Amino acid sequence: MKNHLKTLRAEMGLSQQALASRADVSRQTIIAIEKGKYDPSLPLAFKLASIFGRPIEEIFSPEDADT
Amino acid sequence: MKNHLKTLRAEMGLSQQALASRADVSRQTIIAIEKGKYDPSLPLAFKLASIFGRPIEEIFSPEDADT
DNA sequence: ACCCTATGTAAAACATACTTTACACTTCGT
DNA sequence: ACGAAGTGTAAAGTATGTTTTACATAGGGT
Repeated sequence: MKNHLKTLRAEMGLSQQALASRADVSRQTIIAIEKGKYDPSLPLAFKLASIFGRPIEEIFSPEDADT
Repeated sequence: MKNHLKTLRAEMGLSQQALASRADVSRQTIIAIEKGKYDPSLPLAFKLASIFGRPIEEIFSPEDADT
């Protein structure tokens, strides 16, 4: 699963901590997702989508996985 | 998190087992999601979206949660 | 009555997502 | 030179998602 988190975050001028706070998760979670360590849960994906004002599909893409 | 899984599945005339097979998960997983026991992972949400030919946002909605 | 399909429930085990803490490194401002 | 802000890594612990197995019930077909 790929994502544009880092780019979008940069575009909005948010620090990892700032984004984490807005999304109600820890900074570690943001780092892990940006680094591709794991995928966010669906609820978190929705939150991030709403923060960036874009559909989930524009932020994340299956890519790697089988679908 | 609400979802229209059961409805969409019915519309396509798929059994829980058939949908599970297509999505590469167990029938239990489909049941649990339909019954709202828990939310799917993001990768699974993408698979289901692709099976039903609709964006994730049309199948799932945050509703309950805080976002 | 019997079998088969579909749906539901439950519990144990395992995998993934998330938190908290603590530490390292870089860059920028003073 | 110092401190602060931003980013990165790591490990232990908790929470959530998923699998497997096993069993219960209802409806349809023969």
